[in-house]
Amino acid sequence: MNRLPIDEILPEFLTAVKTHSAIVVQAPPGAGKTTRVPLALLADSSFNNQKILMLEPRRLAATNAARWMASLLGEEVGKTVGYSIRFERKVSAATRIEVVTEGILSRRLQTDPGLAGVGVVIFDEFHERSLHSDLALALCRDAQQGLREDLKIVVMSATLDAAPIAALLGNAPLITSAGRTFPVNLRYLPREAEGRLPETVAAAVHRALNETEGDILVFLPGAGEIRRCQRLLENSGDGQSPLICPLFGDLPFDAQEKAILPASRRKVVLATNIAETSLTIEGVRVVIDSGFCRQLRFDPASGLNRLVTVRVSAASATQRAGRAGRLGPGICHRLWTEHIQTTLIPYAAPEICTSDLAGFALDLALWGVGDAASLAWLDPPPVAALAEGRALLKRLGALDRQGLITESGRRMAGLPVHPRLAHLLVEGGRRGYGTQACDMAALLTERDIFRYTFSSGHRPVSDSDMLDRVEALGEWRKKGGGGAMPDGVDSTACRAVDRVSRQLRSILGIKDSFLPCSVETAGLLLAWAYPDRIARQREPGSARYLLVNGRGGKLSERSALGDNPFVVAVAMEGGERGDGVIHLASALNIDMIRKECAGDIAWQRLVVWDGRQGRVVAREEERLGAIVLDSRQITPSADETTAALLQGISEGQGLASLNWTQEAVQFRSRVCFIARCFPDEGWPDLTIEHLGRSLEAWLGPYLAGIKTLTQLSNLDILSPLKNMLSWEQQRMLGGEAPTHIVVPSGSRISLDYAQDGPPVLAVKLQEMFGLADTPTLARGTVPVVLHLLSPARRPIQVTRDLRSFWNSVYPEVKKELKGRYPKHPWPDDPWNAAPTRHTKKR
DNA sequence: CTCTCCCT
Repeated sequence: MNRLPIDEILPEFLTAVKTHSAIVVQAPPGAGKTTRVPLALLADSSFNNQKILMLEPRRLAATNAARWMASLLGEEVGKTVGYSIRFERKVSAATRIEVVTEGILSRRLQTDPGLAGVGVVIFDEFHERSLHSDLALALCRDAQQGLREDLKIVVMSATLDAAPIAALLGNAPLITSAGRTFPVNLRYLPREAEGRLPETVAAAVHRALNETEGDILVFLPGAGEIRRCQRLLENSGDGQSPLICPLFGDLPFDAQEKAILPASRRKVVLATNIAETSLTIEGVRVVIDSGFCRQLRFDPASGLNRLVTVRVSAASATQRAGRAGRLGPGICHRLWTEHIQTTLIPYAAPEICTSDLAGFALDLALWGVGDAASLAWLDPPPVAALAEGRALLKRLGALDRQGLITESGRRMAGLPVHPRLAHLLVEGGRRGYGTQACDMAALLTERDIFRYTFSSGHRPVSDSDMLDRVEALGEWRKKGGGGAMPDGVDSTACRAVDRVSRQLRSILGIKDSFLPCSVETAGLLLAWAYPDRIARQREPGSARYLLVNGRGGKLSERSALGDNPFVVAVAMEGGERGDGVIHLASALNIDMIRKECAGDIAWQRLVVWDGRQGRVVAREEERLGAIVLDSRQITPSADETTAALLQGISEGQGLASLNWTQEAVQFRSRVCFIARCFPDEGWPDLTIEHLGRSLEAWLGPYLAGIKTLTQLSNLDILSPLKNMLSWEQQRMLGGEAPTHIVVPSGSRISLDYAQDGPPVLAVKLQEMFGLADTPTLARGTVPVVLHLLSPARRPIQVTRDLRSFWNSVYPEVKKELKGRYPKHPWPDDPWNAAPTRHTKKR
């Protein structure tokens, strides 16, 4: 065997395995860890007759690793070295190394927590941090500490963040190996690119084609950008244009192969993240990295996933650049500046932090763990997502009220699908729709069998109806799984769906032949899986729906499903706010909803204020969650009406919607004034804030018979306000905070009780002749503020000391105004002049 | 410009 960098550290590794229960191996790509580490353990005598399990994140990686190790031993796969992946198992009694994928390991741990006969479990590529590998490591560690102290755990990681893993595993020894790749020359943009991504990328491709040799691999976030970029590159083609190959997961197999295999012409591969780790493309010397990728984020608040386009992590950018250095020295053009590079997050958030945790929660419940905190996590599962997952499991009957797994939950956990689909399968089997349930679950698990055919512009009849897919799958079977399918149906995807459906049938023990699925059956099955996404059309003919869970969803405009008043939204992407996008749905009928959801449907009496109509409305609604199935008018009781009215007032314009006459306004101010003067004398609180809060208490009794805004605006609120005072208080108010004051001229003048501060008496100067003392209120404690006015009611002086006004200010005032108002009296001696509101002539 | 990528 040729020497690999990993060979340097194998002796140290073997020593560590003997003295520690967990070891972390850190080795970059090209070190050879995937084949050498298991073989070294096999050759060591300490694990005689015990099995070595190695976890790989992908099926292809698992089979390749097993084949390569077997060939190094000069054997066939399935002898000493074997593998188990979904649908395929190559092991024998002689097998000592078994390479498995993630789901297999979780399942094996769940059925045999002691991992009988296994000496070592190796987690390869652990830095990818898939939800499954995090869970499997936590369960393994739990098993090791509780049941199997002799079990060894080896975690292998390619990146430099292995130290926290070592700490998690009880300060496990961390052994680092060198790697073997060629240097890659990194080139950044001088300044941040403007304009849209595909344009920027296309320009970079043109530059690279002129300046460098070799095939070019371009990383873009998604299929949309790839298509646009492809169009730009093809349209600008000169005679020598290179081969442009799109590459993304939903592409049919032959198109993917065309992108991967060497070509006779120079090649430009436009790829998503698929080329970052899973697929290796031959002949690449140049990488162009747009710096963005798409991620699915689970939003616990809506219970929906959302696709977001985000900047890649620094680790991901390194991995992408490394793709140019597999043959020899390479070049990587990063379409961002060196400054942006310093702002990239070091590693992408692990799946456990961003995913739907329903299936994860079911696995924990099956393991018998109620509190996730009792297991060891590098990043603990987020509380909100876990709670959302558990709530869904309860709704699906997988957990009981205490959160313990039910019998049905155990059956669901044994099915290799999301808990929603597991429920569909269990319920479907029980009710005699087993084969249709398997097809439906398989269609939803695997890649969509409908393909968008961009070149021909042809589309399937409806792009969002689940039933169309069920029927297309039936057609495909009728043709014996081959033959020409209608444009837009992907035969490869049909085969994958059929395979999963058959596996599910075998697990469930279903032997019936495949049966067609009616629209009713399809709706029924999907309502079991998505009870919270049953939806009602908002208006006839509208593409907008309201879901049982209160969210809004919008079907694509051309979807033929838009004729249905009820649908179940299957694949749905939550919007930031407002309506989400319903990608897949199925029609439902109201009778089926009434029957299947009977337990969740209730008639609800509703007496509420309708702000738009400005009146109390009363009806009874048949509700399923947020959606209304039926409703009818009712006659509300007096109490209900009052309560609705009060709610309408406080939710609407508040006190402003009441009839505030001048008298009522003044009354309220007077009481507030006197309450401020005598805070300890038990005056009621008539501030706006308090009145708003205590509507029911003071206004409630006066609302009998009032149902509309018009009636409300005719209600005199002076009486309710007055009745908040005792008779004694009302009498005292009249004396100490009167509405008016009689001035020397004999006029009764209204007092202005301001919000804070003393009340104001605005009066013509001539009406006050002879008065020395400023009038007072509140048992003589508060002099009013006099606004002395000219005959034309212009303010002349503000004072609270009338005596000194007559003595010192009046002579000046007189001089100034006498000429302007000659018809009015301006006596030299105001003390002895007759007060008057009239001119001199009288 | 619909929808990144894996796995039981």
